[in-house]
Amino acid sequence: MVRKSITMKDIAEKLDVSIVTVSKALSDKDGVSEELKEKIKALANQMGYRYNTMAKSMKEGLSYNIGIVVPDRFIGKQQSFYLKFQKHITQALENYGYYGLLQILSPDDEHGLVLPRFYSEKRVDGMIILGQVSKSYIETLQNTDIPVVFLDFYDEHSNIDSVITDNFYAAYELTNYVIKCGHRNIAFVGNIHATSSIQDRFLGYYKSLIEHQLNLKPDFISDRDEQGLYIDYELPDPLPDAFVCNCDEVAYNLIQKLQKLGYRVPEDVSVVGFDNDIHATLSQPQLTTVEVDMPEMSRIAIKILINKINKKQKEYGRVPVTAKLVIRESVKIKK
Amino acid sequence: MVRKSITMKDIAEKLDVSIVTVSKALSDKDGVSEELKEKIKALANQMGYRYNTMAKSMKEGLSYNIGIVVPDRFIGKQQSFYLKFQKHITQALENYGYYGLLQILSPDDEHGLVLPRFYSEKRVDGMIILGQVSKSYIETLQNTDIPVVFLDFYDEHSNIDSVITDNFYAAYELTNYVIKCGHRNIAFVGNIHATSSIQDRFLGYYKSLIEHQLNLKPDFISDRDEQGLYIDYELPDPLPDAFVCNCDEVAYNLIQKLQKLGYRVPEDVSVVGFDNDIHATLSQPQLTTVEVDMPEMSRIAIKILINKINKKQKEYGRVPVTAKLVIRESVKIKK
DNA sequence: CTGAAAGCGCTTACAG
DNA sequence: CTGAAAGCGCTTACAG
Repeated sequence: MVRKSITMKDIAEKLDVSIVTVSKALSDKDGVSEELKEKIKALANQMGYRYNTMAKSMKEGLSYNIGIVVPDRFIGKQQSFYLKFQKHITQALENYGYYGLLQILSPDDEHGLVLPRFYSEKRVDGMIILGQVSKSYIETLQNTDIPVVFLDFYDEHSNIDSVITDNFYAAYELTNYVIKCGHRNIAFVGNIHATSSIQDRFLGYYKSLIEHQLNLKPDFISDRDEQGLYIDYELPDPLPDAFVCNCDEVAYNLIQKLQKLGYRVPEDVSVVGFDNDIHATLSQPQLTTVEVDMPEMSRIAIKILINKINKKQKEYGRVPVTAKLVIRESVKIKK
Repeated sequence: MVRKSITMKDIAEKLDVSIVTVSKALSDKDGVSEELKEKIKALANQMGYRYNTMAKSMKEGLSYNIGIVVPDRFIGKQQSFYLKFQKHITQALENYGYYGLLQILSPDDEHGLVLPRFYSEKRVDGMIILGQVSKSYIETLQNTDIPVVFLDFYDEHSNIDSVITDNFYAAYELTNYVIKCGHRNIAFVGNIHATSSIQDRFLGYYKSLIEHQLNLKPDFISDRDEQGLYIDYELPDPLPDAFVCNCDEVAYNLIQKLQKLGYRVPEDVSVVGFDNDIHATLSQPQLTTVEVDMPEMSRIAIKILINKINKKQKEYGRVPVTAKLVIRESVKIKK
């Protein structure tokens, strides 16, 4: 029993018309009478005909696939921020009749500048790169003959198209909210030399302070070393009214630390996070935080990529997307 | 500037040989002299030739893609067990030169028995279904003309090939461990009428009790209603030595509850979970639990699917995979 | 409105 | 060892 699926040819023979006519009818093109068109469609349906996309692809030289590259190191044991992104990318792709192929980029391949297999096999029309990759890998990607869009990552020194969260503005809004609640003495937790996201978040926080004429020294509490490894830190004395943390995990840990010392959150001190990940809801109280707009970022990245594939436009540069403030219970509302 | 990529024809012309010869050389087939073969390969490399998989696919009638179907409802806001599974599936696929296409199955499509788009477009040679789908959707899938393997889901009443975690045996081993630590009075937390996983876990726990002649009544503490929604429950009085929970989240919540009542875990009472998800490491103390062996399950499921695609064997039935005991600090070691 | 011809990039027999 | 011919399932001009 060979799996011989039915083709346009089978339909054509049964109806004694040409394959061309069947093709036209099935793809709703002009040049077939309404009557015949209906008859062909009905028969196709009845025979369980399935369109063979590969034939079309070969004709057009388009695979109708895009590649999604995510470095292995970003897929943690527990959290999987980027896998969730991939879900939204997949859904954004639906509207274009495209599919996404996932490739987990190993450290070896990244270091050895090995391009994804789906590229070498001509399986994709373009690529989305999720998260930070090395400078030389960026270059290797840019030198391929298909379009590339970077998602959630931006490199100042490369001329790449990328869709990123507007960390600066989000931290600004978040801090504005904290100030609106009546807090004045507000600290930032995060090492601004670790990543450019943290840096931008710090600057957004600082902008808010400046605008409200809270002339604090623009200082930060370092929660990790420059490799990103968490380190222990001392709480400022006296304690500020509120802490703006660079991510929810740090906020979660800070709250535990504060509670062990006998402080109540938010009654004695307020804390906000960033990301709206699982730590935000597991924490008690639950965190006021900021959420990356994955669906929107995915939609924009895909739109840009498809446009590039279709030669609509060549350069897009850095596209920031606004994140959403999520208000919960970790900030005390004074007065 | 048209994206005109180079083909075997280009190579053939440059070297003044036939396309057939180039094809043979590039795929390391017999019938070309070593010398010519090397020359062709070198030129292909130099010209940046990329093999066009679509042409091969069309010839063979195989897409070298498989479809991964995961119901939308299983992709939670925070946890994404099945997305992580998909990562391992993708990696297992590497060895076969295959790719995975992800389709999030909407409730509407499941209810309306709409098959995934990649099936209608003949883009996949087989499908992996992740997690439970409705009885009638199973049937619809089984009636397609491509092989299907179910992963992490089994239906007693359908004749399906599926790869599942051996919940029964895992819970048995976990309970054995608790008993080995010196505990005698052990309770089970979980509604055995909610899912068949919970039921199997309960039975594994019960088998361990029986074998150790701990003639407790085989009772359970119901943590959720039969729709799976968590409900509040009363702790048994007197408190048992240990609780075997049906999942880490329930264990996490139980520990918080116990600690609020002034009990210390594990000094006063021991608690074990199941899944080794984020709750296991966030909990204090961290949970002794059981971890689903995703890489192994993925490898087996893919192997079965590829075999079915290649007509090696038709039926595999229910394939249980052993889970791994993860020992941490939530069980007190008596004596 | 209908269809014969050519082609997308390869591979598989088969012949020399 | 080398290659001409046919075919995978479709679509795109083009001709009638």
